[in-house]
Amino acid sequence: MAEKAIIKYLSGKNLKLTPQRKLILEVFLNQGGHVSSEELYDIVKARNPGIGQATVYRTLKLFSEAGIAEEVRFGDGVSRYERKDSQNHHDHIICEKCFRQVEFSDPTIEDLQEKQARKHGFDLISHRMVLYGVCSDCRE
Amino acid sequence: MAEKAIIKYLSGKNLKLTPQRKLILEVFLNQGGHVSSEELYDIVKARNPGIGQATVYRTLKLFSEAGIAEEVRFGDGVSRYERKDSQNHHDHIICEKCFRQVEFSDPTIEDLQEKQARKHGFDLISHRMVLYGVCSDCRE
DNA sequence: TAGAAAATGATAATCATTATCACCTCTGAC
DNA sequence: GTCAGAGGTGATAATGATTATCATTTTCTA
Ligand SMILES: [Mn+2]
Ligand SMILES: [Mn+2]
Ligand SMILES: [Zn+2]
Ligand SMILES: [Zn+2]
Repeated sequence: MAEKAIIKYLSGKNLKLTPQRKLILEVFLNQGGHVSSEELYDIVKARNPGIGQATVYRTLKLFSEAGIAEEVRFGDGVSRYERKDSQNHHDHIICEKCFRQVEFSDPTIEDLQEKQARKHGFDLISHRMVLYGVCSDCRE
Repeated sequence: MAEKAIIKYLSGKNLKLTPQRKLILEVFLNQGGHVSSEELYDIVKARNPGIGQATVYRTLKLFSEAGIAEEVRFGDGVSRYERKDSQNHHDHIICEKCFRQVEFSDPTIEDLQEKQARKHGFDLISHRMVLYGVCSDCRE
């Protein structure tokens, strides 16, 4: 469970499990989808009005480092976060008209990325891949 | 040639060929690699000190729309541009330690991207793919 | 060559994110 | 219990790349 992973990560680094982090974690996990820091802040604020926006930024970055969240950038200048499931990685396709987005996973592509990296002497750590197109609805 | 492409693009849209655009084009084409707007601005400024930074931003965007430049984002918050060769698309691998970057092209990946898009009802327009890893030098 | 349309350069504005810093909270010696 | 230190928080200022604004200048065409 993600809460366990966070507790483990925090204790391994002498970091603390605070009420703010607990709350942000709970909201983040129940949220699903791709959430920006500001969106999450609005939700969290409703439960704890005293919370600061900087804390949400900091905590989402912390979740990424702990491996339970992944930053996604669709190119609009805003970072979004989604739950990270190391068993089930996926990438995204976005409609340039309506911004609807679809998740997909393609093990063959992942394999080839790995091979390309090795071929050029790199140990692959991660990748970003976003496809941009026009969805069926927007094509008329 | 790229200059021809620009002239064609401009005249087709009632846009004008100015000395600034000519100069920025020449510098951009002779530059090669991945250039940020600011880097290009510094070079251009040496040849024409009166030029404005906003003009460089505007012109690089124009080149992208005209199809002779392509915006590349490596995730450091800066947009870079490189010459676009529609015959020879490529993607990038970046070292997370030294930021050295390598270009590669993999037609099979491109095919599979196209297929994934179609499979989800999208007409694929473009994609961004950047691999992050550690290069041979930085691995020790 | 005149006039409309577009471009330019200086400058201010934007806006997501980060840095700063005074204060708070916890934990573990003593 | 007291204290000290490490880490955390919230308010706020700062950052920095990019874009918007606008008065002025330039281009192009009829
Ligand atoms: Mn997703
Ligand atoms: Mn390149
Ligand atoms: Zn759509
Ligand atoms: Zn390296």
